[in-house]
Amino acid sequence: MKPTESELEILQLLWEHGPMTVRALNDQLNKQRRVGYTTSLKMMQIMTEKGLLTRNTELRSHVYAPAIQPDDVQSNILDHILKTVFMGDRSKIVLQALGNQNATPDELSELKALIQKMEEK
Amino acid sequence: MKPTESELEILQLLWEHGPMTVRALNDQLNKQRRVGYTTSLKMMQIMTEKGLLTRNTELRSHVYAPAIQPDDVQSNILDHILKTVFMGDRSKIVLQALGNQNATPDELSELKALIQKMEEK
DNA sequence: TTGTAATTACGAAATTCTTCGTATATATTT
DNA sequence: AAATATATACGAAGAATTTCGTAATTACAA
Repeated sequence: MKPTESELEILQLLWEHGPMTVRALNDQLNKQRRVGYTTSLKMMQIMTEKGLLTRNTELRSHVYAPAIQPDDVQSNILDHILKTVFMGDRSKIVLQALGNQNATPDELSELKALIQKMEEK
Repeated sequence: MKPTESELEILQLLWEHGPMTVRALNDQLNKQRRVGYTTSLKMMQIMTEKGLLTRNTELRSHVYAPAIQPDDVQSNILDHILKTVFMGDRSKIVLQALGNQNATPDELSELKALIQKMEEK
């Protein structure tokens, strides 16, 4: 279950805006870059075959919805990046993600709480 | 400057073991999966053209070295998945990275140190 | 009802990435 | 010196991904 780059674009739009027709999704996509209608259609058909999307075919314009949740994809991809880019150094990811400056006090206490919970195990 | 999956494999080995000949790198690579010698050679030549590697051609067996640092690639890739997978939610990455699997005690103390440093600002 | 617009299905071209075979050159061994 | 081993260069096949054109179908409008 490893979405390609383009598949991620589509998943993200569906996660953000909810289930959509090909037409609606293609319109959204074209706010970012130029994509032909049948291109979007084909992608979504392939993704449905792969089990990344489901579709409702009751109406003439099929309505597509994500078949997987953001959390699952996020978790898988982060695991993969951890191995292939960060050499397994988990805290390096955290450091990079926070980037030293733009963490709010709230985020920091949230983090401390999380760490404490993990230490208890 | 966006290394492909295979290019990352090679970069990682060079980061970990330092500059190497094609032969040496191919040996390392084959500890992970079966790859032909000329495949590794071609990859490294392409990567050199792209500016991902440099090579010393003084000896008959050219010695290849990474032309980019782990931090740069890590930063770029994390930025990219921040946008494409995490919808710009930086703290979500942190939570995923930590909450996912069990961090080691060492990682936890490293993190606590990091948080403390950030609180001081 | 006839024509126009919108939709799906499908094949295949185009692109990018990966893998390898073969030719050629250079070293090493016998 | 001849045979053998090892290296690079290079083209191109193979695979995966992305893009789109065309045909067939269904709705909608004149």
